[in-house]
Amino acid sequence: MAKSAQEKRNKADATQPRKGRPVVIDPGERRRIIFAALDGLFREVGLEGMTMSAIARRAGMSKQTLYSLFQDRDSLFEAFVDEHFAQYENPAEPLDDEAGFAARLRLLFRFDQPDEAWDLPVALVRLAVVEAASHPRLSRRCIEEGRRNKQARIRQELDRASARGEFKVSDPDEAASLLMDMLHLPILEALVDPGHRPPTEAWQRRFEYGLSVFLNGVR
Amino acid sequence: MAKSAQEKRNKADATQPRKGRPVVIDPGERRRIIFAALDGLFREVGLEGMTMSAIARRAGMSKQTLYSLFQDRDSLFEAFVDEHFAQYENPAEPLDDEAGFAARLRLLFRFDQPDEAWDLPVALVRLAVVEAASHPRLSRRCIEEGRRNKQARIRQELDRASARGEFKVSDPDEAASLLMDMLHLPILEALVDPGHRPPTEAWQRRFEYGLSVFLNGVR
DNA sequence: AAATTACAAGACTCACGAGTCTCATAAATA
DNA sequence: TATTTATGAGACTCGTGAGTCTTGTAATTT
Repeated sequence: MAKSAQEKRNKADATQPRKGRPVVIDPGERRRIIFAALDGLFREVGLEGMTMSAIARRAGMSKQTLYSLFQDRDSLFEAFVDEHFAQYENPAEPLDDEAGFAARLRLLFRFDQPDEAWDLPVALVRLAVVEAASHPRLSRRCIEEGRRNKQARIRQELDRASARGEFKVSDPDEAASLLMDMLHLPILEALVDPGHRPPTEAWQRRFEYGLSVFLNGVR
Repeated sequence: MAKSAQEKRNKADATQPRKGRPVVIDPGERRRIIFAALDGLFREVGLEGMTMSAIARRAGMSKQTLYSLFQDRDSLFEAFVDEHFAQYENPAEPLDDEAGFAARLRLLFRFDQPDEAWDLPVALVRLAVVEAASHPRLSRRCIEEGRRNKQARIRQELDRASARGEFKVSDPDEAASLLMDMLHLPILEALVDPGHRPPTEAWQRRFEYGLSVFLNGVR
């Protein structure tokens, strides 16, 4: 692999002024542009149409520039997935502090979010399944990270309910995991039907039913 | 597309003796051989290594012969999936008639089966997800058929439990669907990790926990 | 102006897999 | 035997997408 001028510069003292045309856009900004393009493509054309050419076009830059920021397709997707889950780390919306367990769980499962909010998570799970053989690391990260995050949030809520005296479960981790699956599974259908946005009426019914069975059964 | 001799013969009166080398193997038998090859490949090399050449080689025939039985790759997979679910239709093992609900459910979820029994179902779900965009019909069939079957079996058990006076649920269909997901979800992990066979200890623990929560909560 | 670097546009190479075609050969009939 | 059909082995075509390379041009420094 021949070193590009950009790569050479990265090794040299970057604070020094250099000859030649400067980098117009800040690399960080370009990363953001690329990720936005990925996001948009994920939603609109799905996994299949996401060629490197399409990504570059969508991001308004040439393939070469794209490849100057990411060594190859894998690095790009890996960085994107990292970015995605990093953003999940911070609690984001702090839920309604007055609400009871059930209400807070409804928020947690994003029934308040617009339908499009589901496109990316679903696409990432599809990515994970499709690339399972060729990129096992990335793949597992998509699944496990997503599940771990969700499960941790649910567990928080279980603990909080317990602290407030709403109810108490004996094994909060196992309970959180179970609850997650009870309420989450229709995702399998979304994986197979791109037009399908999870929070349908059927799913909401299921959510409420599952929640009540859980609350009755777990204490 | 030029018509092969075989195709011509199919149109002619098949009972008449014909000239030329006869078909050595019965077409039905060959189908079975091909499906067996598919099955084996699914387990051993996963979805990715399943090229038409590999399938033909594994089935011990030339590509041409393979293509004489199935118009193209899609037809082949479709036929295979049909075959698979057709075999599911008949109840197969009739479970222990004396056992209670929980015990019968354990059988239903195949805790008695050898680990390899999971390879094909998992592969089919992966197939469904991977081909979702290019073969929506096949894809949905894999998912929905599988779920419908399972759910129907669980519902049967719920009805039976109710008839025997074990317990009674108000909405057996919804309950069956919920139960299926509660006990089934670790499949997502199997989708992403080829070596992972679902009935691990963690899953068994989960199964028992979910079952008890359900039984407590649903009545 | 000359040299140097960043970039867009897109042609190009390369690998891979589906589907087709060729050729040699086996097994039947007339 | 001459003809016809089935089959295996594998070469071949063709499309697709990743990654590279070329060319032209803009933006900077010396």
